[in-house]
Amino acid sequence: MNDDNVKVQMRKGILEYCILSILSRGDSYAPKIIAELKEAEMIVVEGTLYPILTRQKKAGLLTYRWQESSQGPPRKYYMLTEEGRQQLALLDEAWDQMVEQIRIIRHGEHTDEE
Amino acid sequence: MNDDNVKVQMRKGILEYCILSILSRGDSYAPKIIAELKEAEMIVVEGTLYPILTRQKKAGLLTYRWQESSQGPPRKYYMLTEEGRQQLALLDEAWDQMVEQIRIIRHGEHTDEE
DNA sequence: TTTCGCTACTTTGCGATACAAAGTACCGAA
DNA sequence: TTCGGTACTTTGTATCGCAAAGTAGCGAAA
Repeated sequence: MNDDNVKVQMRKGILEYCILSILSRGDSYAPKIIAELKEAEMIVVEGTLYPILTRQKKAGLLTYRWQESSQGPPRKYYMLTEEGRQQLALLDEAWDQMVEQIRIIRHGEHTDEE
Repeated sequence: MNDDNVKVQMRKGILEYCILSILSRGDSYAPKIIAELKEAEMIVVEGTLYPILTRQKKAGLLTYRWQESSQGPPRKYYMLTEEGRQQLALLDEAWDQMVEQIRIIRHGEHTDEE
C-alpha cells in the first residue's frame, strides 16, 4: 500500500458521481469535463474518463449528441437523462452518508463534541 | 452500474483509512473493529477486513499481539505503529481534500454561495 | 494538393480492491 | 468426548482507475 495507490482507491466510484454532478450543470464533452475536474484538483486522464462515459451511457444515465467545433473535429456532448438525474440524487445522498460515516469514525458518535 | 456497486466502489481504499482511524483510538481485534464500523453504519464482513489488516501489517502500519480471551480462542490485537500514525495523518489530509473537491464540483468554487 | 500539428475519441492490458463463500482452529461447557 | 461459539484464513470473482498506444477528423502551411 503506497500513498498514490490509496488515493487512487479512494476515488473509485466517486468519479462516476463527479461526472454526473458536472453534467447536471450543463452539457459538456470529455476534454472540458477533464478541465473542470482539474479545477477541483481532481486529476483525471482520458483513459479513465472515456470508459466511464461509455459505461454511464450504456447504463442509460447519459446520452450524447455530436456537435461541430469551430476548431478541430466534432465533439461528443454528453447530457444527463432523467434516469441520470435520479441516479445523481441517490449518489448525493450516498456521499453525504459516507462523509457522516467517516466523521463518526474519526470523532465519535456525537455532533457537539470534539 | 447498479446502485450497490457504486457504494462498493466508493468505499475502495476508504476502509483502510477507517481501520487506521479506529486503531488510533486504541488497540482492537477484528470482530470488535467490525462492530465499530457497523456502528457508523459502514458494514464490513470478515472476508473484507482480514485481508486489509494483513496488508497493513505487511506494509508496516500495524503490528499485533496475541491476547487471551476470557471466552473463546485468543485474539489478535492490532495496534498502530509510528509509521501507521504518519500514514493516518496523510489519509486525514487526503480525505479532507476529497471532501473539499467534491464540494467544489457540487456547488462551485466559492464558499459563500449556494 | 499534400503534409503536419492539434484536438478528440477509443482500446488493451495491468495492478489493486471489496466481497461472498468456504474452510481451519481454538476454547469451554454439557 | 462432543458441540456451539468465537476468531482467524483462504480462494475465486467482478470491477475499477490508469498508463500507453492507437484511430480519426479538421485546418493551416508548404
